[in-house]
Amino acid sequence: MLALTVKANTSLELTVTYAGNTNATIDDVAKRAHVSAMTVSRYLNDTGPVAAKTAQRIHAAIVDLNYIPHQGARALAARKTNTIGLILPEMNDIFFFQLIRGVQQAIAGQQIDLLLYSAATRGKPDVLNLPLGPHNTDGLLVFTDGLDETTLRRLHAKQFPIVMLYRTPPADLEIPTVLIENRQGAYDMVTHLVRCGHNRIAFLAGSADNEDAVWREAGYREALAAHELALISPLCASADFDEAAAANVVTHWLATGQEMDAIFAADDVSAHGAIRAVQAAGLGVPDDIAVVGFDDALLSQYIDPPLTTVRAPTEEAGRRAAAQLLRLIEGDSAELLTLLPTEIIIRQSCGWLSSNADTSQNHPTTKPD
Amino acid sequence: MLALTVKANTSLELTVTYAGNTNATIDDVAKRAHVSAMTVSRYLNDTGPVAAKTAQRIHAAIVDLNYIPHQGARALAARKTNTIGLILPEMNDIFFFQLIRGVQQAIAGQQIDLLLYSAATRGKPDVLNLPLGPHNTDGLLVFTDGLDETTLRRLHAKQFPIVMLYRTPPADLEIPTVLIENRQGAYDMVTHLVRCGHNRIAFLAGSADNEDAVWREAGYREALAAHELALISPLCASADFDEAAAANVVTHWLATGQEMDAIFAADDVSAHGAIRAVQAAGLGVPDDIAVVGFDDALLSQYIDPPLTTVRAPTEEAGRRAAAQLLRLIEGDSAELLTLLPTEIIIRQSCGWLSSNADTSQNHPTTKPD
DNA sequence: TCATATAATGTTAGCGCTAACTGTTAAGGC
DNA sequence: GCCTTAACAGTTAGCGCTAACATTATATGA
Repeated sequence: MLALTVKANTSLELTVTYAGNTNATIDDVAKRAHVSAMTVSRYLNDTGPVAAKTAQRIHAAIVDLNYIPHQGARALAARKTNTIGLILPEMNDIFFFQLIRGVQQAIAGQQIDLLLYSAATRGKPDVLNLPLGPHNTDGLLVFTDGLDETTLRRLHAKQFPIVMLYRTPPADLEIPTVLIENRQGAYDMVTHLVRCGHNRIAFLAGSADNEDAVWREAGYREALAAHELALISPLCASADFDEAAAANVVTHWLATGQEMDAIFAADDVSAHGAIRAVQAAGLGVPDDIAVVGFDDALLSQYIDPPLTTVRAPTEEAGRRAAAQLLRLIEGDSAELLTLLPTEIIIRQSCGWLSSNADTSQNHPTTKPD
Repeated sequence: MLALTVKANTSLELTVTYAGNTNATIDDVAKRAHVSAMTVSRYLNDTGPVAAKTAQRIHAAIVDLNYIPHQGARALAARKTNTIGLILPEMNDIFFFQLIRGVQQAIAGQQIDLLLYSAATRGKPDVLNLPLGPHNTDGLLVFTDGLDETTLRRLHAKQFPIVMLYRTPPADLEIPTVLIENRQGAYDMVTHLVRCGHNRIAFLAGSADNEDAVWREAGYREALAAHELALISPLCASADFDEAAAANVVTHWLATGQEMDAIFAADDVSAHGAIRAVQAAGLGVPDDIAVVGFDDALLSQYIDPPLTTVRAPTEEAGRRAAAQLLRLIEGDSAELLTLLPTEIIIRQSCGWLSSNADTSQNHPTTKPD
């Protein structure tokens, strides 16, 4: 079991090797407890009555033998893996932790494992390269575009339990989905900017193929209309959720003499770019131009000035999605759509305090309307 | 498959329910390709010769049937799960992503799944409540204190492959371990502070029961000795890796007239607290007192002033640990100790630029020494 | 041409567990 | 006492796959 290897050209190196290992089976436990394997199974899964005395003997045998049921065998016999899968397109932000933590909360104490797959490091899954599916999970949580539509359709056709997160499923597929209020959040943010006294509000949109981006722009447009503000076409440009692109757009606006008193960026990253561009032009945020974002990224409270933004309940999204999936797996009904509210986080980049503190009006601090 | 439910007291709600699903088995594939199941198995696992024509037919059958091998059955028959487990004590920092990403890189393209368990949300695992182990994985990556010593010993006694991360195993257990150069990193940082011109260097230690903390303090003490600086006892206090505690200690130092020109915090969080305390006392960082940390946390480059700190190669740690584990699983030998070098990240809080830029000396920018 | 190697496939058994069924025993009602 | 009912335990079969061995086709060399 322990092998010492001396390499001639280096100093002494310690290495280990293991031989194959063996584990106690349910039959071992059964023999030691003087019952049949089936009774042990009943004891373990609570699928039938077991006399107190028998249960004690079984328990003792399990402890003595360090017995842990083999999941593969269980999955095979019971046709259930007790595992759910989470497919993420990537993993590079605190955001995903909140999501994962939510999922773990939902499965806590239920003897369910979480298999994690992130497309970023292993390539996009497709029909014949499916890392997670009916073969190793009871159901799947699919975040945004972690899974292509073909695979999604195929799994759905097999009636495999799936819950989607932050992505609307194809219109003809009845897949339960958890979404956040992108449209309403954007609408609320514009309303807040208006209340701050801004009325020439520019918009840095995200990529057109991004679902979040589309809804956020829709909310922006609706809010402008609702507040009877004209949409100034040149002031609504795409920044692709990119910091440099956002900075470029804003710099161009300023150079061409576009007038604006606020910039609403469709995400915090482009808001960051916008702030830098405004400051680089010698203007102040929020005094000359207010800048707000969307997402409440980890860094947004630390940048200068601290960013006013829209926050989504990520952890709860994970929790709710997992809960729906568990219902689906149990054969219960799940809600087709769970829409979670967003919340405006007011910091300093919107100019709320500087322009309104002196009016002494009684405004809520975090969620005005 | 789709059930519409109308709840009397609310509006129309859409819900879905799924019935059980069925999947193609290896026998279905075998029949369709007019071969035996064994040949399909050979084709899939490359465990024996299969004629080109036969392979084609099998491939076609697999595609036609959307066949994916059942992992449970595989695990049962082959006595191998093709899954590794990662046990984390918690998941609340970008740090863990780097780790996970490293692990995923190591298993990429090898048909190995990653089972994730975080103790924080599901309670510490113990002997009879083992979420990950021989029953569902081929081996385990244990980060710091994700697993208690008893369980560790039990698994090790079964010769179950384990690799530990950031934690030294009990002295009598030959468990391969991946550690970072805490001691050397701290030593290097003190050396850097000395080069910056500081010689009264305070230390904010971590908790005594934390392995990282112990080594970092050891490195600090060694470096002081090496540079013939006296250890000023009152200036070496525990801040427990806590921001508020660190701020308190520093405030107390300043209030009691302790003289120092630099503070070395054993992690970035307490460094942050130290900076705030120094600034709150009306002093400047680094001009009056330099402050440096350890870890290179995500936020450290954004705080004011940007923090000089020690960075560990987290992603590589994950990669190396997983690689060692795979070797162990294959029955190959694994290195008992992998020690990864740390790197000093010089930003502004150490006073390097302000005190040395004018000397025009040719210093490396990130890694002195 | 036939032995002999090797490529290609098939057969059998069993991995460890649980579903579905079949007993067996004890308790309670009349 | 007998029958019913439930509590409790055992038996049988098979989940889907692969290890180990057995067998057959094909190629190679003397």
